Amino acid sequence: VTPTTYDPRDYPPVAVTVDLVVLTVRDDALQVLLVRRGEEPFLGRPALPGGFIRAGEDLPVAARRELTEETGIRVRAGHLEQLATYGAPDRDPRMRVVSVAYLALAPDLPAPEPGGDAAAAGWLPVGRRTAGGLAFDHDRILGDGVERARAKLEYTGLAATFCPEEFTVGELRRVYELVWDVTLDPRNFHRKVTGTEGLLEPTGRTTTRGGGRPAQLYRAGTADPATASLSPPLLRPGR
Amino acid sequence: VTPTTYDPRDYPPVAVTVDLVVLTVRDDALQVLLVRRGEEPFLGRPALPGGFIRAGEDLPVAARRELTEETGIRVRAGHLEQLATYGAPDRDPRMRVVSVAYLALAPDLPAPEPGGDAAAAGWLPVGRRTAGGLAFDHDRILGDGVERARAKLEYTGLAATFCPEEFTVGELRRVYELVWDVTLDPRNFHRKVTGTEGLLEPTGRTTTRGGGRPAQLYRAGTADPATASLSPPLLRPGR
DNA sequence: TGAATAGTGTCTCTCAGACACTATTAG
DNA sequence: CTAATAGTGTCTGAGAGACACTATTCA
Repeated sequence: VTPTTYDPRDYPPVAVTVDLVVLTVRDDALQVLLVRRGEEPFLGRPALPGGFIRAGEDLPVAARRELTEETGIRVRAGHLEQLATYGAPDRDPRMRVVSVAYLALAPDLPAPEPGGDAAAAGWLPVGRRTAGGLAFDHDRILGDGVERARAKLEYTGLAATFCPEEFTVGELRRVYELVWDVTLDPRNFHRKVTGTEGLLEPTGRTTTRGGGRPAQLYRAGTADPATASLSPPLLRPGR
Repeated sequence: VTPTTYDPRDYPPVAVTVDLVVLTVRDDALQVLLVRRGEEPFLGRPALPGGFIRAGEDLPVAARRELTEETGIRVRAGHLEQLATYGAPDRDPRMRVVSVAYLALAPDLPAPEPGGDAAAAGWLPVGRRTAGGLAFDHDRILGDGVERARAKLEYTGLAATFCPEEFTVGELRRVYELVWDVTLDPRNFHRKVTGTEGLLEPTGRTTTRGGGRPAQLYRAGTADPATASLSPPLLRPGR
């Protein structure tokens, strides 16, 4: 046993943070949850929610805690997965900070409640990003998160995590169209998703919200939406 | 500016390491590069190569350095990508260690030269893992790395990074068969890979290594093998 | 010569994309 | 009625899987 090998003073001081890319579909647009920084550096600039991990705290636990502290939001029904880790030596101007980014997908949620280090919190459509950009390297993290979400819709049932508990095929299609920024043929989409085993579970009920002929209501299927459940995948047009 | 916010003493001591899952195809098997630990904890146990990052050192740079220090191997022609980050509070018995894992794919390389913290280094077929298992949570990291590699062969040209600079279609097919542990129809495989634009670049030369009729030699295509280049993907049978 | 691998052609079945058509609601 | 959305059927073309067949080498 050579404890000195592990003496933290032998190694350069490093802080570990978690940052979150929280995506939802709101007001017919893909939106991301941002906070306004209440501290230096980048005081007043928009940023992804996040913060330092605590002693003995696992990474996904820290991610959920920071999200709730800074925005009041909990990803109960949603989906949380690790995105990537960003550790460029100069990404934070004060000290070495390695940030583990998480991606969360959630249905439309109540308005966020700013708290902690956040001066404000709110949703911003992903397509309409502010000119100044986000603090730190959060523009890149957000871009990676959006691309991951787009890719995952192709071969998983994760699109349903953007929908309320019960939803119609048309609502699910709208999610795909907004996230991918395409238009999909309603008939072919209907045939594909209703024909995929384990993806959707009919409730027997119908709804006429959205107008027109009553639509069947579905729940997300039993298959784990995080792992592959669309095989062959539902491909984005024009790629 | 509030520098005290960033005083490292305000935050629990955390060390950041990089660990590597280095995969190659050797002796007709998918093999992983392992070291034998020369220090506590897990003294004498096999482990993935890796170690602490240095001040001012970017994460992929640290990964390459640790690989070279512990095994003498450089992933020149190969491929290096971030895999995931492992930060469970008790994953290292001495202190909080957050490890950023990298996945490297490389053609058959010279025998490793142990160095640094490694008492020994060598290749082990992935299918024939030791009963005791690897140090720390490296079994799980290795499993995640192998699964990532398997998935990436489906929709990228990364299989070619396991091959020498010039290779035949049969050699490329053998890579798929070994990584996926399946058998593929040689004729259909040939049609698929030679018919995919930008995947393979003919050299004009032929070879008779492997016996039989001379085979065309190819180089990896111009398309970035890390991003999608097989569309539609080459699917693993029976999934 | 036979065994081995390389490479081409052909058939069938599945499925994505395009789109005609019917069904059921609101206004 | 019209407008809107839901849902079904039908055709076509691309491509995967199965496999017959030819080509070219080594032993």
